[in-house]
Amino acid sequence: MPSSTVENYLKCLYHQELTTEGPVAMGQLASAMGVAPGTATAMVKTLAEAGLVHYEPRGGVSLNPTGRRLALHVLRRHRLIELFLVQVLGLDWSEVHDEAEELEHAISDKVLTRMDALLGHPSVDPHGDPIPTARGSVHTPHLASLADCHTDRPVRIARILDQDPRFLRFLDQSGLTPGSEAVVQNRDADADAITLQTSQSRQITVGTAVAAKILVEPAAGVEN
Amino acid sequence: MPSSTVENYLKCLYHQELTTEGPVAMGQLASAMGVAPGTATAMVKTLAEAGLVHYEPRGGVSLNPTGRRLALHVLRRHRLIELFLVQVLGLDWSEVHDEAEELEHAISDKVLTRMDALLGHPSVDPHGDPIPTARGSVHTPHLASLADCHTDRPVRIARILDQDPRFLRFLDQSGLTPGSEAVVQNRDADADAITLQTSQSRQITVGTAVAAKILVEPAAGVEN
DNA sequence: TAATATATTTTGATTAGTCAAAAACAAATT
DNA sequence: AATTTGTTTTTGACTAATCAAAATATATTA
Repeated sequence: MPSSTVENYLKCLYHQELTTEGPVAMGQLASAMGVAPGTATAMVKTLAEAGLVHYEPRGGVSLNPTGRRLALHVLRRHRLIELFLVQVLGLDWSEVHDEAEELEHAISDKVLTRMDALLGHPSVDPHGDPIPTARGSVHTPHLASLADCHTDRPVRIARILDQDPRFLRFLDQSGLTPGSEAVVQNRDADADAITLQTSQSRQITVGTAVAAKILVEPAAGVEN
Repeated sequence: MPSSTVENYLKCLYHQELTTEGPVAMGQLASAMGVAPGTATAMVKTLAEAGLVHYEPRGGVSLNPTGRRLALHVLRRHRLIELFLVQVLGLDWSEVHDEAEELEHAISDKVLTRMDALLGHPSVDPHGDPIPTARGSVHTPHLASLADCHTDRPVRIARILDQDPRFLRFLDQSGLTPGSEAVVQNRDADADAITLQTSQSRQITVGTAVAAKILVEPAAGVEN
């Protein structure tokens, strides 16, 4: 069995690869993992030894098929647990990420299977992140963000690309949770500001950096 | 935060103290933990350093109030998780012990509190073991076993003192699960055998060692 | 192209938990 | 009282994961 540490490195590499073309640099991995550079190098060698990544000294590291499969399995556990904590135990979506971070290493496949069934084989977690299948595939539909979607058309919040509890509570307060609708009224590039109208008819203005973390899809019944 | 290892040693010490008068010997602790004697000595020193046990070289080890409180907290987590796995996720009572053994170290107090509420603040786990309260008290009613209870009087299975999946499945097959009723018909000291009648009118004969692991209480509505 | 800056890898240490085997102690037996 | 037996402690070594700081390689800039 891979240690929690190994699982965390693989998960981290998976995330980094999503936003990086080509192999992941050691410095990037180290800072994403919050460890010293030398630690990352040492661990990556171990992962390469274990046949989970491809490592080229000074050329970066990338998951190989085995490593990717394992990373996706960890991600599946993580996201199913998050949804379970919200749906079954009634925790707030802003706090489940950190809980899941621990539980994802402790839960067996048997328990996971039961949770999946109880939740009705869900496809996304409380943040709208897609849940990998048991076989290790994820499909991540391409979604626009509030920073680049059409204006003056109703959209539905589909996914939030940030797990920070503070930020998620802010979205809660603002009525910008996955599933809720909104309309982008105005984009002001100079002010770096995006103004939107929520489904509760509230007007909210956010910066581009925040808007870019809120992914949307066309609201139901609207042709885009 | 105490490591899983520390939690396991404390839990183990708690169990050992229940069946030992005076301090626990190193050899006993070592074999209960499945480690070499020297490992137990080293760990016990660490626990003493951390203010969790009282350790007298060559005189054994005992939990102090702090250590006992922590041990009971771990036990509470363990037993609530077991019940949760059975009641909410539908796992079999024979397999939840091992699952809980992992999860007990990963679950937060917040999640535990939710589970406790969802289960209706239960007082026993699926094996009939009492669940310590959040404040750290357990009350363990004195129960007779099938090896020493009255004969020819209906009793209800209250608690099973063994977590071995194989044994638990055997009990399941025999209709001797907590909550079910039985009557001891005969005890044959020479044959080391105890014969009983289950509530499904099946006749079962078990050895004394097994009978001693099955604790009972007077069946409802019967004066004992 | 030489000098400087930046990233990566090595090296030497540290901590938690473990084992095997040697040493020390205590108890029981002769 | 001396020896044997059994338990406990010590010692030396190992693994996984980490850091700090030195050494090295690669880029960038002048």
